[in-house]
Parts: sequence; structure tokens; C-alpha cells
Amino acid sequence: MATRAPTSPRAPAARPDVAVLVVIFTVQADRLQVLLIKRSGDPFRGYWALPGGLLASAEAPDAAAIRKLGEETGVSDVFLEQLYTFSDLDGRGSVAVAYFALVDAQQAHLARRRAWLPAWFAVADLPPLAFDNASVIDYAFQRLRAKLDYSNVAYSLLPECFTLSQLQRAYEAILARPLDKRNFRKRMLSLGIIEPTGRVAAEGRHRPAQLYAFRERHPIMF
Amino acid sequence: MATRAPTSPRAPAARPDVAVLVVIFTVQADRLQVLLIKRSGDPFRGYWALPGGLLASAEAPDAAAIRKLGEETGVSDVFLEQLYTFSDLDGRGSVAVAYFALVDAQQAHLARRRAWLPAWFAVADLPPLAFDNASVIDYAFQRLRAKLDYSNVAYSLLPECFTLSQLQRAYEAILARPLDKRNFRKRMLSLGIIEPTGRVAAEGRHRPAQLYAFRERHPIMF
DNA sequence: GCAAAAGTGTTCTCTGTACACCCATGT
DNA sequence: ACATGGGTGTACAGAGAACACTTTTGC
Repeated sequence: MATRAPTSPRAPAARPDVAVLVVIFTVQADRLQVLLIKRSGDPFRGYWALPGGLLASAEAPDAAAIRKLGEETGVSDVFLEQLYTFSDLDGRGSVAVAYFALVDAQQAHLARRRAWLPAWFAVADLPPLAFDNASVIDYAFQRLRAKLDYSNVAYSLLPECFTLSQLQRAYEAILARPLDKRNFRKRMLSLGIIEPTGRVAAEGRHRPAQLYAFRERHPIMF
Repeated sequence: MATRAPTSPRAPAARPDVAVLVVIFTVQADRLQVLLIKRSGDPFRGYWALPGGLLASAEAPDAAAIRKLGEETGVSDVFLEQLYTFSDLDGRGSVAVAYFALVDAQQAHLARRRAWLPAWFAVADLPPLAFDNASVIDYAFQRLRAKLDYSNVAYSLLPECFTLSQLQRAYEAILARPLDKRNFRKRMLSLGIIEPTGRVAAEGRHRPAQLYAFRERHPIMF
């Protein structure tokens, strides 16, 4: 703790459980998806839930979130930030520090285990969830939408090189509305968050697209 | 906890200490001030620190923050929101859920006790602080500045009725820069967050000022 | 009548939005 | 030649910023 209570200088409080939760988003098939894990144990056995777990002793919540993310997707060095600290999601007085992360579906390799199997689910179409995980996901979703407008977090959703159409489709999937192509390109370029690589992607029977990259692969606000 | 770790279904983790911290701001004498408490116990005996303390058993962090705020200032029903969850501020692996609150200095009555004495300090001129409380205050300060621009949080800093000049001085104290009177009034009124009460305040040897009130006394974003 | 703060409009710039056509390629 | 997505510019509206003088009161 950081400051003792004046009224209880040495409170012998029973310590609450402290857990970490990670809301891991990706964009795949033009839909925003979230990683869920099928619970193999009680309570809520058989329900889907967010990855997470009790804090290992002396492990900081940030470190635990990074570890969880790595365990489930194999990725690191992506956008990951603290979301909110929820209390009593389980009805038993615990405290859960929630994080949210953005990963590129191509780079993420889900753990292939028997129990506690992970899978992607479209945020717009979630299965019944354990605990109150639906509200945690909703909170993360609102935050993601807000950040998309005033930061470069999308860098974490796409491969290093991408076309402007890919980027726009990712934005549209998250914001759930169509964006104007010209305005979108103008804005992205004028904000200076991306730059052309000079390379080109020939992907279909149509004109090849210029490939772009984010200038910075860490969070920037504007 | 909300979800058990797949890899450690029944982790016997040593639970970390969980504390609550509250950064309580007010505007007084045209300066942004923060409430600090003089520590009467170790560690950091004699240093100033943020009010806070260990979570009482089974008490939710939100409830503990509300309680702390009431204990130190006597007020409730003010703007209070979760700020961030810090880890290891004390170098001993604790977790501290920080909140920040805005109070009207006129309504707040500081506890008058012998030990753990509370007092206001200008944010721009803080004494040496216990633990890493300076960075918590700084974080809260940044958040407050940001919210001032896109919310009505200031409702919590002023009495129910106030003049536009008072409101502007509060904004200027927080943002630490002068604002244009006409633009400020235009904006406040066009956002529709305040309304004239019809009453008037004759306060000096000059023209009396119209009194305004916030339309909503709860947080609104725009 | 003077000191002191209250109150009030207009102009300009910039940002966001709406909108439609030609281009390069594969088949 | 045609189907497919890539790529481009302009005009309008609304928001924010700059800027100075008159009004009302107490003394």
C-alpha cells in the first residue's frame, strides 16, 4: 500500500483476491473479434470467459497481463494498456485489474490445448459469458473506439506493411460504419502516422496497392 | 477473481496488499490544490502523502474511495472516478487503486485531528512526498486537464451558483493559461452545460454578475 | 467621475464532411 | 473489353481563435 489509513494505522484486513483479465482484440474477416477461453473448471464450467487469472505472488499486474497475452497468442510488443479495475465480478469480493490489447490475427497463434481452449469470437455476436465478462468487453470496446479516433493504436492490428484499404476496413470494422475513402486517406496521411514504403502489393485482378507502414509502433495520442 | 488461469487452475498465490488512494483536488486562491496528509507513522513518518489505506475486508475499492473522501473532507456526491491501478508504489509489491475527486473548497471541511493532519497544497508547489505519490498526482493532474476540455467535471469544484468569471478562473487555474472571456462564455453556454439562474451577485464596487448553475451535477462527456 | 469587473459580436482560419470519376491490373 | 479494387480534388459548413469597447455598480 502507499499510505496507511489514519483511522486504522495497522488494519489487519483480510486481503481480497487480485486477478488480471485481458481483453484481446483483433480484426479478422472484417469483424472485430475478441479472444475467449472455454472454461474447463468450476464455476461456469463450459462457459466462455476472458483470459486471466490470479496474480502470482509478487508479480505486478502489468507483468501478469503481458504474460497472459503471450501465453494465449504468442505475441508481445503489441498495444496493451490498463483498462479499469473492476470489483466483485465474481460476487465474492475479488478485485480484477483488466487490460486490453490489440493483435494482428496473422501473427497471433492461439494455444492449442485440450482444456481451456482459446478461440476468436465476433464482438457483435458473443456467446454466453462467465462472470460479468460481457460488461468488461463492452467497456474495452468503448475505449477502443474512442482511442481509434485520437491515437495510432491500429498499428497493432495489422502487419508491418498494409494497404490503405486494409487499414480502412479495420477502422470500419471497429467503428461499425462506412468511412469515406478520400477523407480517410487524407486524414491518416495528414496526421503523419503512416508513410508509404514504396513497395506495392499485387493481390488480385486489379491495380496493385501501395504499401504503407506506421511511422511509430508505439502508442501516440493526438 | 473472474477467470482462473488455465495454466494454474488453483494457484495458491500469496495475495498482494490492496490499497486505495484518493487524489482530491480543489481550486482555491486561483490555484489548483491537492489534499495531503502528514504521516504520523512509519515508513515516511513526517512526510506528506495522499489519503488512502488498505482495503478493509470485503470492501469494494469504489466504496473505500468514497469513504476516504468523506473522512477527509466531509463531502459526498462529488465527482469521483477511478484513475489508475498502480503497482508497487511502496517497493513491496502492493497494488494501489487510485481515484481522483474534485471538491468545492468552501464545502470541504478538513478533519482537524492531531495525527495524520490533512492540508491543501498547490499542485505547482508540492512538498516532498511519501512513496511515489508525486507521479500519482501528476497522472491525476493530466487526466483532470484532459477532462476539463470534454466534460462538465468542473461542476464539482464550485458552489451551486457561481459567476462565469469564477468558472473561468477555475479553468485558468487548472489549465495554467489565460482564456479569452468571450470565447469561454460562448463555449460554456453553447455546450449547454450551464444556465443562468436569474439571480445576481453584488460582490464589490462594480457591476453585479449574473449567477449560473450547472444543468447536470453528474459527469457528462462531450 | 473614476475604478473595477461584467458583458457583448465579428472576422478569419482550419478541420471535417460530402461527393464522383479515372487508373492499373488480371482474366 | 470488362471486372475489380486503387487512387485522386474541390466545395461547403461548423468550430475554435483572435480581438476592443460599452455597461453597471460602489466609492
